[in-house]
Amino acid sequence: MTYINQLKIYVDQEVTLKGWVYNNRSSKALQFIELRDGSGLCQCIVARDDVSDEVWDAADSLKQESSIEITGNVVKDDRSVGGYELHVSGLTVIQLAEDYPITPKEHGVEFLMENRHLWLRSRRQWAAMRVRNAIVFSIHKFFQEKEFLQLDAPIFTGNAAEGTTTLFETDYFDDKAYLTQSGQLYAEAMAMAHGKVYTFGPTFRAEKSKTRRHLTEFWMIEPEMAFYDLDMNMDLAEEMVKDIIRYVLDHCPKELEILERDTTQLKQAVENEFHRLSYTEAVDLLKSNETAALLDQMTEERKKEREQLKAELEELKKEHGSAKKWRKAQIDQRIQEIHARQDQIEEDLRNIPVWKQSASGFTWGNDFGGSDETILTMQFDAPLIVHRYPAEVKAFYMKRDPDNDNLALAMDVLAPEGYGEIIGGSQREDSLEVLQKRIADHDLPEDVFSWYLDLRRYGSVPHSGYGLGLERTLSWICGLSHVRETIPFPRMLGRLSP
RNA sequence: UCCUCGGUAGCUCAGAGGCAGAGCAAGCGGCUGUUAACCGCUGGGUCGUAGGUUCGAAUCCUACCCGGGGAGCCA
Repeated sequence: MTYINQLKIYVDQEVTLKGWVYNNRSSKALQFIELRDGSGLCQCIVARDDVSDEVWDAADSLKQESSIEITGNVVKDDRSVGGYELHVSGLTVIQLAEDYPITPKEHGVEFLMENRHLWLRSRRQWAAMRVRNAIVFSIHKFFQEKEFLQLDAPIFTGNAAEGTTTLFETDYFDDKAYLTQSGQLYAEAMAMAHGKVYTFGPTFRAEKSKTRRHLTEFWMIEPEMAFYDLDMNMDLAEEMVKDIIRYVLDHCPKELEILERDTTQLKQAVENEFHRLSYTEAVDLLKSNETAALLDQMTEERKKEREQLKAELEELKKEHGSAKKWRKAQIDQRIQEIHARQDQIEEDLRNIPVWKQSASGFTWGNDFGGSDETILTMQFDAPLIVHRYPAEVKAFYMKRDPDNDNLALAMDVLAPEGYGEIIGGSQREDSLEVLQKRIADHDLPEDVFSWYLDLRRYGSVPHSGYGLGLERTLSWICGLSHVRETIPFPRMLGRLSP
């Protein structure tokens, strides 16, 4: 048995492939079967004159996604999908598929999500999952080569006390348990045992967020390092993100091509320094005239595009009446694209004034909204690191800036192109007394944190860490418009199956 | 929870008070080294649900259900 991505070493040899019919086209003397086997796509040609009646009839009976075993000669041919094709001599049907719901045409999101278990077989989804795998591997590689230990934090936790986020509650032998929202506190304990550790696991947030950036169940990577201060933390985060991107660019060029990802921004992210702004500098930038001008310019561009689309639409409608059938189909598709883009433009035009007001009227001390992050990152060609946030908006365990007690030694890494926050981290408070006071100030139950406070009682050291959102990172790297396409079976508001 | 857009054939959509439509998919036939192939024919409908306005409702009104996008919150 041979895999499609190995075909290049079998040119002019006979091989047997096992896989599924991705698409097929038939004619009187020739049949074209596009086969997928998980490793790639290969066009198989069945010629009437070359095969027995049994093989011809078997090929003729095939439907989309039928499983088959197929034998033939490997021929290099640039006309074919993967550059190689199979001239078939034998074919066995393993199972003849029923009518496959996902046709090679376009489908809506709802339908595709209902059929996620099948949608995963489609080319773009296949490519995205392969990039996911590459990212996961590159992260392990990065940390393992730096002698971090990968250790897991528990998924059940006994308290919902850490912060403001809503957690999933579950029954734990008549006790309440919550699904973890972060492994960080446990990672700190493990870092005190091993120096440098990282967790890699699922986290759960019961927030009722319905946006392209949110899942209720997502995967987070949380390194935690003893003796690291905030700057070392930011350096590590930048090095890691660059390493991930470099790995994907090196190992997944085909996948990125299938995803039609423009890699310019990714290459820039690897080559350039990540911009670092303090929160205060970021606020100044948000309120600046340059930002206001940028948004005005954006409004003008959208309006101009709206006019252009309107004109194009009228032209198309005129042409439609006398167009030939194939051209009509083309026009219909373009009209749908225009409608979708028009909706987006209208939404942007509604939003930009709100964004502008949010930016220009931003008050020091608030946390950034989604639009503020987008506006900030729009002005740079590499990821942006914002550090030293107002302590008020950040978690109790973050260390205060020794130079300004109102600031927390926190940092966020914001991806460009509107993909938002992919990393959030901080230097942790290492003083027992300060931490006890914070817990009291936040009205948190101290007994729940007694084990955590022990870490400050027995050899407390400066330490830092951060959390990387796997799906958001993947979403950015692949240029996907929604995180639901970055995980095999997304869990989000109103979506628990398949 | 709020704002906003939507729900019409298996799928993607058009129809916006007056006969329920197209493309794809499915079935049959033809044709071609085809690339989401193409051409012809055939079958396919509780217009999200309930109520209302009207001579007449997919179309207008009300409520509800479901979905998309966004706010808040966050990775």
